[in-house]
Amino acid sequence: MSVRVRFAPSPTGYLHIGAARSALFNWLYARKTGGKFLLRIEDTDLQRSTEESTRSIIEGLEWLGLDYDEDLVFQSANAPQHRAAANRLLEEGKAYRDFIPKEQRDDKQVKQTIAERARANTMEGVDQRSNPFRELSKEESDRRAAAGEPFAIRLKVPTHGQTRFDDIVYGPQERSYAEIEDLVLLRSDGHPLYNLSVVIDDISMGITHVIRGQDHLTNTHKQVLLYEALGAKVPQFAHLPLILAPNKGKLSKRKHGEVVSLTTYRDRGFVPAAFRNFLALLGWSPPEGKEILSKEELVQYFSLEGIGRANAIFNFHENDPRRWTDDKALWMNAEYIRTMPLHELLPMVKAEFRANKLWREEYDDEDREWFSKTVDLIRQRYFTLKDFSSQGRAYFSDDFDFDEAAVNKNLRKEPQLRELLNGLADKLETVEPFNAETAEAALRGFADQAGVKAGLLINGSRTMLTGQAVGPSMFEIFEVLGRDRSVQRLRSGLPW
RNA sequence: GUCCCGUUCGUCUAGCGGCCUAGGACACCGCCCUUUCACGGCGGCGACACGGGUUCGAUUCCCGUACGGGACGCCA
Repeated sequence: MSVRVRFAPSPTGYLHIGAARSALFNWLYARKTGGKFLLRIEDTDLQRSTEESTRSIIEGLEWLGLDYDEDLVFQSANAPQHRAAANRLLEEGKAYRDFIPKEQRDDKQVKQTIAERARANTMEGVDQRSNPFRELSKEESDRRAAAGEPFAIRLKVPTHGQTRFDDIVYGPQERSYAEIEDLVLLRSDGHPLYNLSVVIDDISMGITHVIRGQDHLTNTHKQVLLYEALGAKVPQFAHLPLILAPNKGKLSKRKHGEVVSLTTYRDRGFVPAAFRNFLALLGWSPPEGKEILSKEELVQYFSLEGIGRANAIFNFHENDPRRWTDDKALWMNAEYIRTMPLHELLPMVKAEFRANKLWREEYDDEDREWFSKTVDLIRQRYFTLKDFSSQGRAYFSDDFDFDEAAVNKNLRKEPQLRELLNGLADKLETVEPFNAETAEAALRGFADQAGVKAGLLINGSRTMLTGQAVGPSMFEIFEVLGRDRSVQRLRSGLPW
């Protein structure tokens, strides 16, 4: 049977990097096995689901290069089938009506309240099978329902036995029924609940492998119970280790902000292939130990067996703009920027320039070669695409800032530099042709004549022409900026 | 509280009983290259949580302890 996997996010916010990694692993597995990668939006929580989230999830997947097969499925559209399944289980006596009125919960601290109640229950030794309606006669149950009394439908979990499944990552898993509550399938307002919906949809979509976060490990037992009650084939499961914050806690929007959102990486200048590569290495490692892997190589080497079991810490430094996200992610992005085929990088730089009003149509036309050469020259030391429009600004616009420290270091400390640079400008005007070699010869010759070290002029020029103390070879800069701009900037005398 | 999962350099990880004086990558430090900063090259720092077994031999297998994580809803 051919592999069918799915990514099933709930559209209640941006695409979390943990979810993005789940999507990636599912996608890789599908592509590796020649199976199908399906996308299902779990929008059954009408209160929290938004169209905007759905859109951002789809955009995020697209950005990562994860294309899905077949039609997008909206879980909410399947509610009738979910209800029908619950009713069928009710008919078959595998589920029962629970007439206990719905508890009102304060949304604020649900998690804590629930954990506390669970603790109290175990301490008092409350039996999971103690629901008084569990053994209510069919006649009585039907009568009360017919009378209009509200009820939820719960799965009647057997008293004795255990669920078991073999997790591809974590191995054999077993859980006693005694530890599983009679989970609610249908709310008293007729709304189907998560575990039911997931199982019904996975069955109807023909899912063969469920690859998802380890936080679902306990849900899986409940779902196995449902597959069995429904008489359906249980799929294979592969649970993924979690991605944790630097403090080893769960990565969350509330606590960690935008650094956990996939869109942040797009918006802050990540190359999709780099981020995808980084994400793939979080919890999985390729057999050969090679770390820079193209999409094709990832597909080629990927295997569920290569997934580790320990949670990974995603390191970021909240208050450090230079290292705002994981060091390795940043390094990988820089690696991609400086080594990827130039023709693939150029459109990304173009988009970045467009967004910053630095783009000129000539770059696509008569200045195409110049643009390409310049990007190639400066990309060597950039970490993100943002650097092209910030640090790289002076290469494309006359309106750029001078770095104060650079001015102090390379210009201010030598009083006669202003005169020297003017002299250098004069000299450069006579150079023919004007390129890196001739500019170098001219500068060195001029330094000799003036009896100063070439380095003085090189560093001074760099700061005059780019506003910075660091950058590519000065002679390359002369060539790329051209004679006119070089000369003009050398003479533009800022106040030092 | 109960159940489940995990624990190799600061971080991501390799390791599936002897190849391990534990390998790689990022970060950090040094040297070389370079009159800038990077890149690159070379080198350095740096880990098997702890205690018991099993074995001729444990990072690898078993048990326990500690620590960390996850789950426990008429949320998903």
